[in-house]
Amino acid sequence: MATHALQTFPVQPGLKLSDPLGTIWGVLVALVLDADGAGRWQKLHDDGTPAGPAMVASSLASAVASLERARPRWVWADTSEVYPVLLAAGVRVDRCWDLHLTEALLLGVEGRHREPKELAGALARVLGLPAPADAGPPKKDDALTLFGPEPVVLPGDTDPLAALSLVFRAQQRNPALGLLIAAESASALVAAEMTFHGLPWREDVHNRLLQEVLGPRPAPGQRPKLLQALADEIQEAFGGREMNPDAPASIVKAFARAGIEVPSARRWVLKKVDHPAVKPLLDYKERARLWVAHGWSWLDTWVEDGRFRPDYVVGGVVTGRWASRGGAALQIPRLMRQAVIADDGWCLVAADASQLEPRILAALSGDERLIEVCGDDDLYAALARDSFKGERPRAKIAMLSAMYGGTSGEAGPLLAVLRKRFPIAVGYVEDAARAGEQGRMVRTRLGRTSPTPSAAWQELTGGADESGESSSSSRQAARNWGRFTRNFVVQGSAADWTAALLGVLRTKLPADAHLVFFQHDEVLVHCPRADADAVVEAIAAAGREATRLLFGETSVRFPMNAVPVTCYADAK
DNA sequence: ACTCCCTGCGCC
DNA sequence: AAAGGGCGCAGGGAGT
Repeated sequence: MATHALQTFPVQPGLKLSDPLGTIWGVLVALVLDADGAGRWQKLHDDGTPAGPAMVASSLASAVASLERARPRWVWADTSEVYPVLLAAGVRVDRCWDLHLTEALLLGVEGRHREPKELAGALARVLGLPAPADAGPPKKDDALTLFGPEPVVLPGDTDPLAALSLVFRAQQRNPALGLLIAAESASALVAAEMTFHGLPWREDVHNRLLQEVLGPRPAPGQRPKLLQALADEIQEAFGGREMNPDAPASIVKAFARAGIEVPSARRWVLKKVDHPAVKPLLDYKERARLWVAHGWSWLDTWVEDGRFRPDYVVGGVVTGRWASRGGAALQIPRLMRQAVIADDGWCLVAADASQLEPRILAALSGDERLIEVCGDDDLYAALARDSFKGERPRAKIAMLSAMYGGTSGEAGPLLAVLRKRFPIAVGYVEDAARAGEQGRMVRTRLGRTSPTPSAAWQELTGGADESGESSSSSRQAARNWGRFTRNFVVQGSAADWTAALLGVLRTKLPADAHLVFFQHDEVLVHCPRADADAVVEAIAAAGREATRLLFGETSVRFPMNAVPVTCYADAK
């Protein structure tokens, strides 16, 4: 089958350039940071051409604070490099244009995805900035290949400030991405602010939890007491023969010696096994996980002065979700959320968008029947009443299978029911899957574009053999990519929605309220108790605004649960 | 001693 | 019950 890499999956038209995330146009100020904390700035016209002389700011903070009174859009290379410096100096800004994130989005839409590291290096070189240590080797024609289709030609000695202006101009090449770029850039501001403020984290509570689960902190190289006791019990159950519960291969071997063949040592596999070692083994795994991933050394490394400060990586996931670097910030175990406690006199407003992805699918596809189901706060319950004899678990499996491409178990028949009742919604994700299988790109609501499959994939799926049959590995590769694109449109559009939410929310919060955590579809705001009601209202308003920005006057409901709590574990 | 892959599991 | 999407991280173990 021929592939048409540049043929795109249909996108909804009609997105507007100006938006409450801040007018794209208006006052623009390019800013370059110098090594010693000083900086240089220059006003730009709407089209990116310089609107005044380049200025040197010996005190960056006061210069930026002063210029910020006009609410400009700051144009800079990389928010994650520049903004932390400003925040540390006590300066908050309203809006920005992040050249790095923007270029990644533009290249993606043009079918020219680049590895993040490689792009960082290329941009740094073009902008005359120090390249990150792990950037790839320079390419001679970086400037020419980055900013197509009209290449930017920069003389080798171009001043960084002038380079900002030129690159910004080149980045006006796809006006349809305006809202996405604004939302992505605003997300980068949020991410830096979250790291700056930090997530409140009570070391004493964390230590108490560890004591309960593992016993006292062991000497280095030693197992915690309670884990050792379980390890002994497991070995006893296996007849006393040497085995290591931390090594999956050792577990499989131990069961084999006991006459039980298990394909792996995964929890759900072992759960089904009838053997006295299973219970202590599962217990061991659960506790050991906390020790290894969120134990004392995690606490030593990541929590300081009562705050957990991971780095968030905006756009770190191809779908547009954030990633994180350090401290497994997006995988905080539920148990450990007990350590997330508001400061005295403050509270945490915990908010999540309930069942975001199916609602996104309803709005994307415009399936009237699914939109009606979205009228219920519990979408799966409503779906169950509509199509699955009130059986909520089945309704949920059916919906998840549609969005993830699941086929196993009862997913197939359940999906068939869903397809019959909601042909438009299911058709939407199945079109996306077909596009992926054929090597075409798909897009999210705001235009973020899926990568083109690798050359190896193209090769593998590119043709039939002499008998006209495609190989099973070829079909499998195609199906795998189809599952990816199927999910991409939903997960990615949900990420669009949350990016818009974050961008709007940070402008609506009371001055002392800080966004301190964000995880795919939930946010935590740390604020004085007196501000709690205002924060709840701001979150609700931001949710409505995000919905309007993505989908206009849709009737799809996106309920936000927002509740003030003292402790994160008390939310939900 | 170091890197790299695999396994397994935490989160959405 | 089991296996579909996206991640980060740590330990084990193999390879260098």
